[in-house]
Amino acid sequence: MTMYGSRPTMKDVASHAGVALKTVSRVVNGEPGVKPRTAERVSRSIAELGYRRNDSARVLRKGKTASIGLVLEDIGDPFYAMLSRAVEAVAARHGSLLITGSSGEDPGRERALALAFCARRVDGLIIVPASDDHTYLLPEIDAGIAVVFADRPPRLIEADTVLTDNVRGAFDGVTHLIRGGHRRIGFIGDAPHIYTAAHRHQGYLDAMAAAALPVGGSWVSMAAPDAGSVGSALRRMLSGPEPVTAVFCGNNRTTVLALRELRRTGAAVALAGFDDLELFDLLTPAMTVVAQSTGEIGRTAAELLFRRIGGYMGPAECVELPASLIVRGSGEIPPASG
Amino acid sequence: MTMYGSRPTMKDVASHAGVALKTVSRVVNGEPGVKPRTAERVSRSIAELGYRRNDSARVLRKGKTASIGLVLEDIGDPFYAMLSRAVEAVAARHGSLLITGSSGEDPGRERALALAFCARRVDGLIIVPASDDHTYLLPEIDAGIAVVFADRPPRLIEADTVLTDNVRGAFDGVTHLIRGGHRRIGFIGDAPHIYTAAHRHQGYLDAMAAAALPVGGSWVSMAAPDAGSVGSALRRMLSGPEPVTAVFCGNNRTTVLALRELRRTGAAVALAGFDDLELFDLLTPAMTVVAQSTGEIGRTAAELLFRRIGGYMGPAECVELPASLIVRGSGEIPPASG
DNA sequence: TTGAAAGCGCTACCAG
DNA sequence: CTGGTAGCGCTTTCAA
Repeated sequence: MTMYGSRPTMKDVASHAGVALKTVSRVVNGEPGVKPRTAERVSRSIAELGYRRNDSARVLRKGKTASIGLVLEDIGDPFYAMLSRAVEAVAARHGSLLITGSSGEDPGRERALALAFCARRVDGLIIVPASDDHTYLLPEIDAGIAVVFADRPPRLIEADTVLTDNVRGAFDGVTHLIRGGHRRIGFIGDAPHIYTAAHRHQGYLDAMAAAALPVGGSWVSMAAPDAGSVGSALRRMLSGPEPVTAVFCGNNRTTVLALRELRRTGAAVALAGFDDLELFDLLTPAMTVVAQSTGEIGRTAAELLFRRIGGYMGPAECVELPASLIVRGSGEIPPASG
Repeated sequence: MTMYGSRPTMKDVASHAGVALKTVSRVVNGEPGVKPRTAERVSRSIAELGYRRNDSARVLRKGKTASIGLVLEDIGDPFYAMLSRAVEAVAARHGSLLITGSSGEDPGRERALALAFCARRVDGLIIVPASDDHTYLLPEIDAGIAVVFADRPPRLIEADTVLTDNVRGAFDGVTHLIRGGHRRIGFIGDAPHIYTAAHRHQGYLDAMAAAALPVGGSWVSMAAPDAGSVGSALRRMLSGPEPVTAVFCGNNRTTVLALRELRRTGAAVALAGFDDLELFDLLTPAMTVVAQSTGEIGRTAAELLFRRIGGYMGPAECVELPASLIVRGSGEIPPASG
């Protein structure tokens, strides 16, 4: 065993095997033009010294890292975990490693992560934006780093983007509630500056307008979700002279929080939400949701990215994937008489 | 804007600003000893050229990458997503990036990922083992790469390890079912070569033995879980002359699969399982589980890792975290008369 | 089939 | 306070 902290280099292997450094390089990289006997001898030295190629040096020389970066909001959220899984699968197929970072919805952190990845010279970047200005990426894109946006579009720059049709999804969900006989329907969204939150809110408004239904003053909540904000929003829309009989939630977090609040109070309200979660189908009643193709978003984004990395130079493309209503019961509770 | 694919280097910045390369280096790295006026001029050149330090070169020179690798089973699994989140938080605090790879329970892929990370010269590695031989890591450890194991211990080598007390956890869960009056209790585990599966199985056997209860021939299933295997195992243990009245599941996946099967058949069986999931508390009945401190496992592993990276040379340490029984209802269904 | 030399972009070390 | 030089470990290029 070598001394602690040491690391054999190609040079070490070369002198151990009695060949030139370049010959070792050829063997390590499986390049042709090495006599089998020589290759054999080199391989033995490699094994004996425990040599492992230093990819840092390789990267420096070649300019390609065979790695991509993924900036998302929170790797602990099931939605993003699924997205990561899909991205990782595609990356693995391309022989690429995946570096992940969570922005926590903080624009500064998104930027710091993206630039840190660029400093490592990742071949490409998939970003779920938290920032409202992506011009900071222009020098990077100009220098040849491929960038694809997922879940939300870029701001102030153009790039390949993969989105869910959020307006249409929310429209379908809310329309479903309306068809169930509801006329007073609440919407619990997220911070209004978040693209998906804004679009789903729009889908809600469109559906209400299409059915010629008014929207009461206390029926909409657009705030970063936590137990407190969702709870009080729900209490507000369920009380007063015009209580809602159904609620549509803007994402998996608000849905779960609303669910907990409704369980606590025992209110019999129809509930549907954007995003599906693993156990939603086992609840009583099971959750009616508008489901995104989470894996498909990640897969598509990764494939667009590798197309760019592969040299594709076409104009920026935006892929919009459909969301689909899954009827399970919670959204089919009829409106209370009145 | 520079030509496509170009990238200004320190040398470019230096000549642009009319200073020596080393001065640029000082400014970029915030080193002292540069006159404010000079620094200002350099900063302007940096901004103007869109310069960004090439960390590949930096890494090559310094030997430290400020990045760690995490090899786990599947980033899409909520358990590992939570673990990642905790690891990433600690890494961020140490200014380190996180490279993640999913082994899919394949020893070859675990090894390939770990070695790929080492080739990138990550400063350290957190591994959730799929392999039963980690001697391949010896040259890496010898060369100074810190390695910590999480969720499952290393095989044939020694290293810091963070585990849950799986035997005790399963023992407590099964004992709880026994206290509820059950005498015939089934166990649905995972592939027996998986450490956690084996230990939880042991905890089950211990609990049965401690209560002097026999274990029927068809009461235990140790197989990689899918709807088919769990379904048939469950049908087997619920039929025949000695049907179980309660089932303990070995992890979140088997629990969910069993839950679905029981819903499908409508069998009234007490059910408890290892691992908690987000919506388990909202089911009817809510799931009684033995919960691990998932975030704590990740946090502890990451902290042990950075202690090693920081130069700590003490003997390998094994931290065992407790699992705690959460009583919610599904495990308190009394045994059917008979 | 093999080898020698140049240099990727940066930091460490020593001069001025 | 500033600059030059060496060299991290590898690949590229060209020569033998």
